[in-house]
Amino acid sequence: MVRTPCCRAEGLKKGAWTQEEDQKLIAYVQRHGEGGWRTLPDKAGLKRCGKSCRLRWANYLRPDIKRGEFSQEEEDSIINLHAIHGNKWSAIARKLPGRTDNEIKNHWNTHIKKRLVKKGIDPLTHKSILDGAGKSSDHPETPHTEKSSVHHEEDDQNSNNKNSSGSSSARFLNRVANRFGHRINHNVLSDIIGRSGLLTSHTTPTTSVSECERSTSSSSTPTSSNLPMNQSITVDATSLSSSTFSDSSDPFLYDDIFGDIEDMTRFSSRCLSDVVSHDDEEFLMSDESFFGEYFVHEGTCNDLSRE
DNA sequence: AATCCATTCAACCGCCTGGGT
DNA sequence: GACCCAGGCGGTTGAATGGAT
Repeated sequence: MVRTPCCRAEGLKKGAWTQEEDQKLIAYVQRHGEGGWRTLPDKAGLKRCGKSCRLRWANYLRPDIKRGEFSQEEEDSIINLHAIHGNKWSAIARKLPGRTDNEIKNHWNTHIKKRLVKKGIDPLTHKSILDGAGKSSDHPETPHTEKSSVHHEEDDQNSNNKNSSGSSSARFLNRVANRFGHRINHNVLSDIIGRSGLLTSHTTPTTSVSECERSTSSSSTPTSSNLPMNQSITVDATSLSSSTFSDSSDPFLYDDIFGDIEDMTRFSSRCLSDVVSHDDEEFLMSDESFFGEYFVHEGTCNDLSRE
């Protein structure tokens, strides 16, 4: 297929936007709303590519954009979210109101990444660089492992980001449990979390899969018989202070998480890569239903574990 | 003051995806 | 299913800026 150019190349201005151009764009969008970017430049009297207009609006002119320094909380969130999403800047941006994907991406590349490296954490894997060489072979092509950096950082005087990636990973896995717990073969989930380094010895409050089921599921009403308390998965819950399972105010809660099949795919390939065959992964990627089915069948765990 | 170098970030580019036909 | 289009996305670029020499 021949790709049509996004805009006519001739006569279009490039480079920095002038105030006048900004005014025109703002005025137009305020009057007509967002959208129709391809025709917008002509209508708004701008000699710019529609794409350029959209970007200018989305990254700079939108009224809800928060400018200025990133707060510590925002940085922590970015690190956490990066551990989950990887370089999916738009996904990360959706969780940070007022921040654009471009801004977050730039901030990551110019600040956070360097800071992590300084701390001895691989910004790609969120693992300690020191022992990363040996362990990274576990998942060579899965950069965003669930392995927490927490444990490697504990002696770090700069432990501001303690729990960051690990906690988000825990949160993420807890969400899995939350959503699928009643269908999940518990042993498999325990195994995954264990492998991911998320089983912790923290004495901080912990939350179990069965707990989460009790607290969040209303319609499916799984019972503790599905996941006996004595088998409950202990997940680092220090990160869950603001978002326990029952906390429906958690902006990260599963409404969006598992609306995003991509996350599931990433999750499956990352966490299950060592217990799931390639075919299984393909299977996992096709849709949500299989995901449950994959776990549900009792005894599946033994079949899948190839160790 | 002049030059060099590193850093930052707005903007661009090319590709991908989803929806409509 | 094939095609087309609009919008979205992530990676990259390059101008602007600031610090070091």
